[in-house]
Amino acid sequence: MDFSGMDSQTKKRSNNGAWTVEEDRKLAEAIVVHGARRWKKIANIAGLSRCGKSCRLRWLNYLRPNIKRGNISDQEEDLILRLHKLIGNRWSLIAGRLPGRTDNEIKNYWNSHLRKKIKPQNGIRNRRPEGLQKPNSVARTTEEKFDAEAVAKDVITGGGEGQEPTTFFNVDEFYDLSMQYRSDFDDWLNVFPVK
DNA sequence: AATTCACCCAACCGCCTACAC
DNA sequence: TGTGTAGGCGGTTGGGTGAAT
Repeated sequence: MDFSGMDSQTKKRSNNGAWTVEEDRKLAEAIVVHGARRWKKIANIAGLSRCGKSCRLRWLNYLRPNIKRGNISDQEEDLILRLHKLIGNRWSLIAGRLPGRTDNEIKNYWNSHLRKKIKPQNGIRNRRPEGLQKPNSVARTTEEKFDAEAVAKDVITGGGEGQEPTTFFNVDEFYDLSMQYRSDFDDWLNVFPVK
């Protein structure tokens, strides 16, 4: 088997498939004691034959408290659509504005429900300027902010070269996750009106 | 009843950056 | 300062399930 293209953790891991109730219990207990960090250590402590990445994903997408289960509401769907129009496939950012929802859930919902509803508009969605790296949520770079700003301008102006945006979009405010509007989607959305 | 198809979603994969040493 | 590892992200895969034929 050729593992040359895999990262270090993937090489060591076997594919374990679905998590069992017992694995979930062990993981949750380890996290309660040691916290939701140092995932490799957590995996070892819990006695799981899973890599740290897999433990993290399981915790964030399934075991974590306050996860909202059930159907996406119309309000949530509207928010997803608006945010996606603004920033594209930035699922973790979008999830950050949907309390209780995970990036994976939103991504799946988009791919299975919303993508078919949306017609591509001039190919401007999801694009990333040449040479710009894939985003990382930990450290949002200046370039990344400008990227989001460019996309937002496209959305607002229709993508025309040299056009001034008709609606002001403050990227710094957008990335401010202080959650001051988190409890009220409409209030928060009104901060970033989209034409 | 058996088979095929489509959809959903949990889990995996690979890339990237941050960070520890 | 350089290198290896850990963590985070978006993209993709594949198993389960229900509908259609």
